[in-house]
Amino acid sequence: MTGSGLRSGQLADAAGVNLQTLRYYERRGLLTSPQRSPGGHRLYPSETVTLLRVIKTAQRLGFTLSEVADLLAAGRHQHSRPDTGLQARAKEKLVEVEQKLADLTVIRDTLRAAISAGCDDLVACAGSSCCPLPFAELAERNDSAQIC
Amino acid sequence: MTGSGLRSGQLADAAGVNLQTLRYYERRGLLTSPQRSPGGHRLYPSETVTLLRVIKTAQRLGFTLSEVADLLAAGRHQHSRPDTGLQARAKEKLVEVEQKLADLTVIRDTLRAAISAGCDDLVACAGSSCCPLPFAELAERNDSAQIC
DNA sequence: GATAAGCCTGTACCTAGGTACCGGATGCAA
DNA sequence: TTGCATCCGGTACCTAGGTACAGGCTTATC
Repeated sequence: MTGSGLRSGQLADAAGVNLQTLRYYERRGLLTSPQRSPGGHRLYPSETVTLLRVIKTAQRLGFTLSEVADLLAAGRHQHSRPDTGLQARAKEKLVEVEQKLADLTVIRDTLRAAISAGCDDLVACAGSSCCPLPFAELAERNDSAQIC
Repeated sequence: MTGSGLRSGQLADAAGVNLQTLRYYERRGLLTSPQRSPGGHRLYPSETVTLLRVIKTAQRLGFTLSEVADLLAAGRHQHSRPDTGLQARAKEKLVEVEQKLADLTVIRDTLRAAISAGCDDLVACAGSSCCPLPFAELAERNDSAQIC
């Protein structure tokens, strides 16, 4: 009988993740500890494949693993305080993403300006006053100016 | 006379960076080893303040420290093969930034769709077929789908 | 029952860009 | 010359998200 669950290697293959990643997610609280065989090997229910796809999707949407863990926990025990659900988190994340888009747009425009101005040496540019590169400041909001 | 150069703490203050960061940049090849006092303390020329501002600017434009180091090196010994100058690098970086903008735009639109569809539980959404979240795939170009 | 494949835990390592701490040496002013 | 601020090198630590390896056990197949 092979109906008793997926072994970790099978799950990893099915979900397209590394075997070590499964144990890492378990440590991080994204996967609950699964049943074990008499000898101690993990046996996952087959829904775990879906769960892993959910995790990867949320990651691609910009959620960190901690945030994904929270979202999954919020879904599991349906306290569902309205400020912890997916709706609220997605709205917050949308604001972050829009901010990053704005930052990157400034960066894109600056790069374009440097290219059309013909800048070819950073140090020389910093010395001349006709260079479009913003050596003084560039979008120093709060301190979240990292591009990535 | 205080005209003999900046001590590391003075430079760090003037440029707004951590003292440790200076030594880190030296290790990374962004700053050349400065002169030393008889006792071994670093003495920086005052242009180094400008250089640090150049580095920070390039970073904000999305260049990694390795790339900044290359750009500075390319500027220093003017081999200036046309494929290593700022022009060429800026064009490459522009392509990267534009790609990131495209990715983030897809992500933003997906988040908006999830919000207006009223999604409130990731696992439930993955089960229903009417959810706009892309559990199957999302912009899996090459593998550069990380948001950040 | 032997043997290979798979899985176990624990720990170390990776990238990127720093930051922090330690014990000891220097620099500078009173 | 004493005393304190500063700086030195070396090493460890941090976030984020994993990946790799070692040494030993389990499971499955012949």
